[in-house]
Amino acid sequence: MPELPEVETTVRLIRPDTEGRRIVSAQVGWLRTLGGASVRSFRKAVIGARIERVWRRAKYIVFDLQGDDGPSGALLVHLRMSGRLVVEAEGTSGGPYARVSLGLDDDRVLHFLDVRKFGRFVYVADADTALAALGPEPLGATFTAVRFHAALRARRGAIKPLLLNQAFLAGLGNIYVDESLFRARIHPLRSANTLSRRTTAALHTAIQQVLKAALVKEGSSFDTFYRTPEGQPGSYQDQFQVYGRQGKACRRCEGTVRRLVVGQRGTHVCLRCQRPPRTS
DNA sequence: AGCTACTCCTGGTAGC
DNA sequence: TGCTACCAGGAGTAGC
Repeated sequence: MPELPEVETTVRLIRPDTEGRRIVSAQVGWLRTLGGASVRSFRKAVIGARIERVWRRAKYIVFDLQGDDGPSGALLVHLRMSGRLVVEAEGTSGGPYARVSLGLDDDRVLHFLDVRKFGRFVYVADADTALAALGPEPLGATFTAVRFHAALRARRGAIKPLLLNQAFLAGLGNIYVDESLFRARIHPLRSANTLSRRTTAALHTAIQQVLKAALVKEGSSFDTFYRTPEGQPGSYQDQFQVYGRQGKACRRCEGTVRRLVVGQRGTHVCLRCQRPPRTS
């Protein structure tokens, strides 16, 4: 499932092929991918625009667009479960899962491939406004252990769903939350406001270490979905401590990794390393 | 307001 | 073997 490391990897690899290119055509294979816009309005907004810059915010890939008369909005791409961006030679269809295809002025095509159709490829007039509700970047300068602790103290719900809340902290998904909580030895059902300053600091460190390590490995690929734009799988799945390892031995103690459901999400823990809270 | 449950989708897989 | 039923899950939304 593309999370921050997978999205960042996608941006880094897609950037050289798309930055500076002009969009010359647009095909839409699945209407809902546009997030409510009509094909007509989408085409009007993007055809003729130049891709000025490609960057990432949370799990969004942002293509800043430049018209002939100055800035003219942005494309926000969210890979969700199974989305991929690839650049191929002109004339390639992208296959049956191509939901949006943009022709570029170098005779290549940017395809948005998405088996499960959860992904979004949306034009917005202003990227900053569209992304304003997102929480801090976990690898950004504003995300400090002190601020993290203050924010957690105001929340009474379980820590795991909170870490998945993109308005609270932007970029984590199910995999890296489970891995981070294991590293910090925190049970996913612990109430956020019960974490001590020390434990919060451990979680802050764990989140950053897990994300940085996954970035080095170009993300995680454990099913048929995530591939880099070059078609390569990531390799961080080899370093998973708990995710998908239910029934297997904990890599730190003599315990066994268990699978729970927390907030409708598959959740992986070692109950010896991550002691359950007394209540619930 | 915060929190939970439900929805969107389809390929893969477990079970019969 | 071939069929059906169920599962995974990010984020938007509805409801309490």
